[in-house]
Amino acid sequence: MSQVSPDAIERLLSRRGYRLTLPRRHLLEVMASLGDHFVAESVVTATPEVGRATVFRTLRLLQDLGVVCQVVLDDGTLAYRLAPEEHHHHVLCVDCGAAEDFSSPALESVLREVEESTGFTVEAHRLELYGRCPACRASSN
Amino acid sequence: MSQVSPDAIERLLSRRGYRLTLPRRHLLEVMASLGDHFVAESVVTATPEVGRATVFRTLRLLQDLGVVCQVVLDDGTLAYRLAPEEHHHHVLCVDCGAAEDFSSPALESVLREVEESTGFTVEAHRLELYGRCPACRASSN
DNA sequence: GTCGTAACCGATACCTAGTGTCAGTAGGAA
DNA sequence: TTCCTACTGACACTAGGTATCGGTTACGAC
Repeated sequence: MSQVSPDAIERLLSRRGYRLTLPRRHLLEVMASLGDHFVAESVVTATPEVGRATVFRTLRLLQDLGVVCQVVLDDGTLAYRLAPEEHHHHVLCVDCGAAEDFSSPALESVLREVEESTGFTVEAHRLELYGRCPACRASSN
Repeated sequence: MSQVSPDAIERLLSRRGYRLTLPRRHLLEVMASLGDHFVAESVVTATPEVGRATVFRTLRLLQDLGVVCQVVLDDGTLAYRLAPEEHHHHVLCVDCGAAEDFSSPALESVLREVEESTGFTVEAHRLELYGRCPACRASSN
């Protein structure tokens, strides 16, 4: 479940009939270089040659394609992440900002439990975990 | 786990040393009348006699006191909810907007599972479920 | 009852994050 | 090479929230 490479995304774009433009290439490179997760604003400032609207348009396109996903940080701000297509969640380190993906079969039983107790049918969900990564925990001891 | 009454919140405010001002009373009344959950903007427009800044200040105060909690809607917009102090999550109906609180012991085992597989220690989390309430499911059949 | 004061207020300007519009540009199929 | 249209940047705008600041008011003390 590692990060998708810019190359692979470029191939995906053209396979789906989208144009491979210079701004898009720049954005993909920058996103890959910005680390685990990044906020839209840092992409905007990192690519002064690409217009603000294009950054947000491209982010949305990549989300629709499933190669970028939203990450809600612990303070509520929205970030993005190059990520695998399959459904997954994030654990975020509150110290260094490291992110890791996970998927949890056990979550399914939580959903069934809630469906039974509330009578709702659950069709979608959001789950974000916040904590400390092994490295930060080690360095704080 | 039902909604906290404006009266009870007023008592809590003065018990904690906060003043019981007219704007705060108005806001509490309006929030209680706005139903399951409400966005900040609808509180602002419902209380034209209270300043915009005061609405947001009061919302934050009530969050700090634990009587109002944030709700992330399925489209990502932020709403609020008068809610019990203890830790809980929400199931939201995507049709009518109904909300219900729940707490899930089974979620704990998901967290332990993730801690083991990633090496992170999980200290906090967000979980929101989206689906259909019994009433909406019945009426769509 | 009234006084003093700090908590609180509204008005307003500002900020952050994102969207809509539109004329011009360029990717890439033919 | 040409042509079409998907895509672009510039820019104005919106939504949702915050900072500032001079004026007001809740409320404990007297």
